[in-house]
Amino acid sequence: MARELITRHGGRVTRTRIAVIETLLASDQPLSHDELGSMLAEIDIPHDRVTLYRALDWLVEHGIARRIAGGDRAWRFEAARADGHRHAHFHCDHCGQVICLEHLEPSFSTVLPDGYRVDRAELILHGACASCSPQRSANEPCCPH
Amino acid sequence: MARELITRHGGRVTRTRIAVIETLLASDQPLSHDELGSMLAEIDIPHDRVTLYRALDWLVEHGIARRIAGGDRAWRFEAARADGHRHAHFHCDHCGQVICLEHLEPSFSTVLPDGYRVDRAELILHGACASCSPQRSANEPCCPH
DNA sequence: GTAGTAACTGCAACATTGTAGCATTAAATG
DNA sequence: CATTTAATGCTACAATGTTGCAGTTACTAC
Repeated sequence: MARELITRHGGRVTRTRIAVIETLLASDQPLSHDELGSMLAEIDIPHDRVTLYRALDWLVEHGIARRIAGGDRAWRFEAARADGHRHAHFHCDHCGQVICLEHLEPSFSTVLPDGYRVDRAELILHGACASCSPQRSANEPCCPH
Repeated sequence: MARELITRHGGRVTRTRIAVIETLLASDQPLSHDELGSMLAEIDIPHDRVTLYRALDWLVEHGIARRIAGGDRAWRFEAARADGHRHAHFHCDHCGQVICLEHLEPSFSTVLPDGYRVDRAELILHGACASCSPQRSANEPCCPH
């Protein structure tokens, strides 16, 4: 499965790429570089920080993964769905967790200035997740952090 | 005008804050920290990098300015409109320019999991601006950079 | 299976964006 | 003008990501 995805795009099948793809596919939420790194370490996939960045770059470049800009300034990655389905995301401003909103497809109807071209739309809802919601409204993280 | 905005929120009127507010109000597009810094330097407002960050933080905290996550990982800032109007933004993936789409209000109707609270929605269209559009699709910046 | 080659890795060094701590300056107040 | 404390300007540091390059390894051809 993962091997297939890689060879189909003319890439070499390497330990890191396989593990990254499988981890992304298994996750139900977008993962940051850092989270991915820890998860790879847990399943004993030795890897360098830079290698991981490059593996992710390659996956995004070939449409296997997608890059999402969270509210903080770290990219998050999710496996691209085969059907090209896109969806919006929810970012908890307290703990930084990002979840997918499967049923909310970013749509828009607008007039851009002449000559502009839109490639994709990114819709991010900001707020507080269930574990953070009861607490204060901002600036005071309540989750594990 | 700027002085008023500041005192109304119990802040001290300082060179940097006034200049930042006036620059944001005069700009028709969100500005990054870096762009703001250069603009202040041009009109001979001496300031420290950190001071600028803190001035911007203060403005956002008091609802005078708004923070927007561009596609790259630098914040951009725009003057908050008095009527509370919000709008979507367009981010050029080539040159990084961000423009406001006044007529596109980020709206959504969705069901979030129980306990989640939405504070605001951020809608960012990604693509290529007029000066970059004729060129290649990605990764090859064509603008001044 | 072995050899050759280019893609990938791993390391070190660096770039960008943003924060924290703290001594100093200056805006507001009486 | 004197006092108070918010705001500034350092310096140092943190987080996230990138570049260059030597060494390794996955694939291809034999």
